[in-house]
Amino acid sequence: MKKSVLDVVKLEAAAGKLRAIAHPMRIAIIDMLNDEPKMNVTKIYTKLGIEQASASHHLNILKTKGLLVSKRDGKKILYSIKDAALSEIIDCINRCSDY
Amino acid sequence: MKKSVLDVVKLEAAAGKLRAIAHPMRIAIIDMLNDEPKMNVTKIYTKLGIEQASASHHLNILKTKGLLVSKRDGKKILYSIKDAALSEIIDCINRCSDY
DNA sequence: TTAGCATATTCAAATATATGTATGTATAAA
DNA sequence: TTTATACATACATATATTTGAATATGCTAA
Repeated sequence: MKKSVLDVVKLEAAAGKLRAIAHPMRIAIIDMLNDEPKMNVTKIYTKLGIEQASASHHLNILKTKGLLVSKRDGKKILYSIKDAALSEIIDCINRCSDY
Repeated sequence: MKKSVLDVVKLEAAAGKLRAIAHPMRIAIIDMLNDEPKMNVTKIYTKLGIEQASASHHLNILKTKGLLVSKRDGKKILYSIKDAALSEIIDCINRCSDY
């Protein structure tokens, strides 16, 4: 059974995830959540120095693509990384730049 | 020496690379080059069923971001993956989707 | 209830990216 | 040289993404 060169569905899925990560602010968010596993929106946009709406938007993208999860805690919403491997991907990319 | 949360230069570099990969056609190109390490432009755009100019554009993006290298061979230009780890990133992303 | 905080959503403008057509450039062969 | 082939580049258009401002929603406490 020959493996097709082009599996469009998988390609789209992979591209979608990569595109979700491929933004300085979103990498920064992942980076921060890697250091501090649970953060609310206010803390995130404050630390990054961006608008609340902008942070919310980026968080939504990351969540929609399955890279983050959120959980309400009273008035706040805590975001965290869904899969630890994600930060490894960032590391991996960075390591690749050393070649 | 406290490690800063935000290293803008590194973030941009990482995002740039991810963005370069984050496109179905470019993932397809990497995928193909993973199977067949040296391919010329004609072979690539023919297999993908896209315009020559479009392929050239995507190849240039991948090359500019340091993900591919090219080498002239007579009239043809052979492209290949610069760093084998790249295909691992794709695999990694795909594996993450299983969670 | 109402007030106020935390977050999400909507919208419009700015910016970036993708695609096709046309054209330019390099190489090889005749 | 010319001619054909292989690839790159320029440009215009279409499409997608990002951003901030304004507004809406959900929650808690009083």
